[in-house]
Amino acid sequence: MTAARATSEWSIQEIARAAGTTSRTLRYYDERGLLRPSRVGSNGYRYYDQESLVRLQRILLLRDLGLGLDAIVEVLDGEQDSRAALRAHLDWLEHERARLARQIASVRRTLDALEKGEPIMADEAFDGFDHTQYKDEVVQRWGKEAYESSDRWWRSLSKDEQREFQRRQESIAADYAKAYQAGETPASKQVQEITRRHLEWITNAWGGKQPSAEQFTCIGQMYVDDPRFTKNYDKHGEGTAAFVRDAMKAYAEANL
Amino acid sequence: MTAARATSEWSIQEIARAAGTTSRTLRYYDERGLLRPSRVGSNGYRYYDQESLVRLQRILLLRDLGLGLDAIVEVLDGEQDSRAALRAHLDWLEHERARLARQIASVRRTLDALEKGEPIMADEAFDGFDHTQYKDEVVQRWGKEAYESSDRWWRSLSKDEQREFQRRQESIAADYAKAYQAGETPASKQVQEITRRHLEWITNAWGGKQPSAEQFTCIGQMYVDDPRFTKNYDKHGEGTAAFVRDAMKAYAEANL
DNA sequence: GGTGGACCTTGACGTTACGTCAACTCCTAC
DNA sequence: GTAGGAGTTGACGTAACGTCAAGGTCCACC
Repeated sequence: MTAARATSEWSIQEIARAAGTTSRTLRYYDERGLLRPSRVGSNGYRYYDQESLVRLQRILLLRDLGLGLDAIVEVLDGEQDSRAALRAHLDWLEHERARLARQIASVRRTLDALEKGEPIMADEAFDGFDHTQYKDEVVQRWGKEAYESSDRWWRSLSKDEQREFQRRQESIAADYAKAYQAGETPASKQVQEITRRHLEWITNAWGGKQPSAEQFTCIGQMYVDDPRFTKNYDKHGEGTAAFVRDAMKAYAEANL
Repeated sequence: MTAARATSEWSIQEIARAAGTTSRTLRYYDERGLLRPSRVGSNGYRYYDQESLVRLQRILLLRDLGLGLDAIVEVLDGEQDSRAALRAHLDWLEHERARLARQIASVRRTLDALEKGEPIMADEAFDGFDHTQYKDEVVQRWGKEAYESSDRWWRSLSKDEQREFQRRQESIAADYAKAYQAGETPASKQVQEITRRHLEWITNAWGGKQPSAEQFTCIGQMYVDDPRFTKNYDKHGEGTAAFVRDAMKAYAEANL
């Protein structure tokens, strides 16, 4: 009978094992002020009690939920607002899940392409006008001759011209983003002017044939639906792709 | 006319913008040997050409797929095995997705508990015998009196006894894991001996009442179905929970 | 031909949440 | 007394860059 330990306290290893973590982690939490030992012996040994264990388990729970240590401190210490913190975290988790789903789809596509013997091409290459990558979709959506005409036209360009073309696209995307962030509406005059340039650019890319209203709208929708295009616009700020889609729809209804 | 730049090359900033990344990243890739500039001026400036751009875009694609830089090198340089690498990566992604889904469910439960005014408790507290956390499920699955009897029994223990009880569970779980990793089958004599101890332990936890064959099997299934329990076993190695379930099923069929 | 500003270089430190030594002390058992 | 199993602090390493800092280069304009 070790009566001296009647108040039930544990060494660092014991509590670590009990909670399923390591002693190093506990020392780190001590250093960060997340979890202090309930008692420190004259020899420097750390001892933990029941209350420590509970706090530790709550810490590990929150950590497993993906929170950073700073966030855990906030939740545990300012517990009145833990619901808000958790809700924010839930949002983040769902964003992550959506991102993962896109990644999985993308890896699958890449694998399919590889098994068909096609080379790996970057998603953002030439804003989706890399025809080896998008051939299937383009053919399916707009027909074989649309693809081939666009392809012939593209190949006819010099590298410099291709680059110039790409730069124009970049410039248009950046202008859309700027307008979006300035709070303009998709149907505003300034934005519709950008969209006019955009249409001009697509018409060029189609070898001079202007898309119909329906086709133009459809391309806009694709910017939102297809993550490879979405990324191209949303890299300037989330929501840009949707903004572009709306602008294109408005333009098509008014002018095409 | 600057004829010297007819072969179309870009400065570090230009190519960074074109590919949607930063110059720091390009310097880092150079340092890591991932992407060397096509030319380095006498002043030390890095210049990149079309080929660089393509390689960079493939790098960024793979990076967005979540691969580490070392893995990217492997894929790009030993391209014959890229399919295997991607398939392995796909597996990992789907594991991640499953983990995320569990996290989301867990955060939702935590939020629900908070809104009902219950405290946050760690999932792994006492291997699921924390009754404030598991009350709902226990009551629903085995009835109110089973819960209350177990609860009374648990509260009657001293802290030391509770701790001892928890340690026994840890020991059983560790033994299962060891047997599993040694390649033993769930129905083997050694494993069934562990299961006998496990049953003894559960019987204790139930205040002395031995579970029926059906209840015992059901508990085993729960270890797999409920992530809070799964984690408790799988922290010793993935698949341990399923192994335990099989062992319990075998034991129930043979002895209960 | 000077000047200002944008762009380039290398170098070094910061980031997260610990893992992994290294060197040393402490406790317990035989 | 000694072996070995804990405990301690301290320091460095991790992945993939971001972010200064200090200094050289380029280009357009006056």
